[in-house]
Amino acid sequence: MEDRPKATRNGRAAAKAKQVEAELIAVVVSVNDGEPAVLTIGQGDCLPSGPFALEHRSLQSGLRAWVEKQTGHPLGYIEQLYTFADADRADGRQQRVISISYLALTRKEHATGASTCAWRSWYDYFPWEDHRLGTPKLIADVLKPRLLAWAADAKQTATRSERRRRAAIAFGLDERPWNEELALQRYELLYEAGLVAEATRDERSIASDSTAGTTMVADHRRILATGLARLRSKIKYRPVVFELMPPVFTLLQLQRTVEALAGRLINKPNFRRLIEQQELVEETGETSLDTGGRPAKLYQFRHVVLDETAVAGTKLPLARG
Amino acid sequence: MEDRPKATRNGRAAAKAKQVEAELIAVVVSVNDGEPAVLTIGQGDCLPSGPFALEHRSLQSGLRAWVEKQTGHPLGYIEQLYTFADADRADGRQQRVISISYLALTRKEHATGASTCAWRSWYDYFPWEDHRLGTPKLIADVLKPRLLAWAADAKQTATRSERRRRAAIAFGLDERPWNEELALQRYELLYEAGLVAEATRDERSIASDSTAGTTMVADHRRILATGLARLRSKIKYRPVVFELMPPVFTLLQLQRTVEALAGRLINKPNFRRLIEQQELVEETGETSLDTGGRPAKLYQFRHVVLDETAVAGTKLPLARG
DNA sequence: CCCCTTATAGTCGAATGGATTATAAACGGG
DNA sequence: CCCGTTTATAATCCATTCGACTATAAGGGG
Repeated sequence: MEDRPKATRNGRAAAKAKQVEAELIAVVVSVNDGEPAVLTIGQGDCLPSGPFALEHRSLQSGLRAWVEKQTGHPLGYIEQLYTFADADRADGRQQRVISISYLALTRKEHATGASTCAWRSWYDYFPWEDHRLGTPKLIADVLKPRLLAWAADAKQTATRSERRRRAAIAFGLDERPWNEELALQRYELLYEAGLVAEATRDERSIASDSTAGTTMVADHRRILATGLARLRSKIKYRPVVFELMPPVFTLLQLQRTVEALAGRLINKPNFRRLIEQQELVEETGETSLDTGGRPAKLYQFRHVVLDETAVAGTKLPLARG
Repeated sequence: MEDRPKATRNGRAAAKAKQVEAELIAVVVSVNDGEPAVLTIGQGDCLPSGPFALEHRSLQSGLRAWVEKQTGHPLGYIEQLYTFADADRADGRQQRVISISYLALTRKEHATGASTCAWRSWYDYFPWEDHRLGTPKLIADVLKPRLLAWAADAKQTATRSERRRRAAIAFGLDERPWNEELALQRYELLYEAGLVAEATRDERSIASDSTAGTTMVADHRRILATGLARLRSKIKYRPVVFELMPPVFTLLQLQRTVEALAGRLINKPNFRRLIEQQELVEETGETSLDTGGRPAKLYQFRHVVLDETAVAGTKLPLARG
């Protein structure tokens, strides 16, 4: 290890020996007819990704290049999710791989090209996350008993109650409220408990029959869970939903999209009030007739508000405004 | 570029040619007597950092190792901030450096050792961010006129009004409210406008006399601004302040710490009500006599609430609870 | 004992947010 | 053409929150 700050400051000291590989990986999201989808390649078990190379001007442009090359899909809005490192155990000599993950919001419009890519529903991978039609039976029938068994499996009493409490908070057991933002914690809990195939695969464990949801390669499903959690949290304080909407839409379509992301149903009048008082949209003057009932007004997003970052309201009890 | 998903999926195809260097860099924060401080090395112009190497078990442990080695300070709470890449123009052949930045919250307790490290006030680097004693004169006297001049400098009319609007939102000009969370946008705006020395240094520009705040090497001040913004946002919905507090404290000390971070004064009765109704603290039974007036009750953080992640209240108008 | 300082408790009204009800406008079948 | 069905849109009620302010308590010092 280098000891002197001067030498380590720009890290050129022993650069050659400390090289790593950087991989860019994308969670590309769209919502179609109230169903949230993620862009996958391979057999639907893989997120678009590729190494960060010299020809990329930036991390973002590298990511865009890889996704467009692998799926034919150009990206609009993207934001960084998380960076993590894993010791790569694949080849003989040790090699570090750093994965820089991004969340992208888009619409399923462009032809997916001839590639091996496909839009898959989020809830194929996380069937316990969709509460729009009530709490999935999977939770009470499979996950809850297995989580409790996993908790009971712990050696120490403290660990047992700790595990039970974590499971109860994450999955809303024991009359606790369901919190849709805890998607990542839930996946990690299921991983720890060996209830997703990735865990049993990584550990070469046994219970590969009792796993929930479609598996993905490496830690791609964990990255997907990270994107899901981030998006569910972000729609509450930033107008990012509109990245997923067509240029013109009805308020019910907007509501269905938010519901698809949150995995929960929303109170209709209150949702409309919320949207209107924030002045996020404006009427186009047109109406949509294919609603089945009274025609709905069509709206479009007011792009002006994107700049008014001041929407982030304070939560501190400040003194004299 | 690699074309086939199969080959690019784990990126081993041409790994040797795509190696980069990964650097870990830390924004270590503490608050002492109402003054927020950041741990620096060198001449106070450098954040602790070092390359991510094979002996590090994870990114986090690598960061802890570097900070402890360079400053003698062990870290408690840390969270990832952002990852960015810059083409390194320092040496002849092109080489990519990826910087993975972290935010660490701690207390200034441990001896700083014999190292060249020092605690410096945040507001040395961002003098326009401290609004506890009112809006700093710097803004009206220096920044506002120079920002307006920069806006007027633009060729196109649209760009001019765009720049004026950005400046007004970021700095609360024209009767707009001050938003302490926009610390990063403000720094980036000043950089664009050439009002921080880093910009004129990078561009070899001229106006190096009219710069604001203490400079740091490379993009360290930008990283510091990222940490400041993240922390100012996070204290509003997660009980992270307590990482900066001693085990036992009065409610006014707690308030002063939050005020130091936010750079704004807080309404005292309402702050107390907020803390109490969230049940974040409990009385120790002791009182502090060195308040100057009536003795204050001493409190301690209720560590239980750390697990109750459910504090993240919903903002969506959900249907039938 | 008065006065200064700080701590702590309580109040009042505006605004917010959840739940519910009422009215409007299309369609289709008798 | 009426009428029930469906969905859109508007309005209301009420509990809770939140900002601003006032009042009381308890120490120290002259």
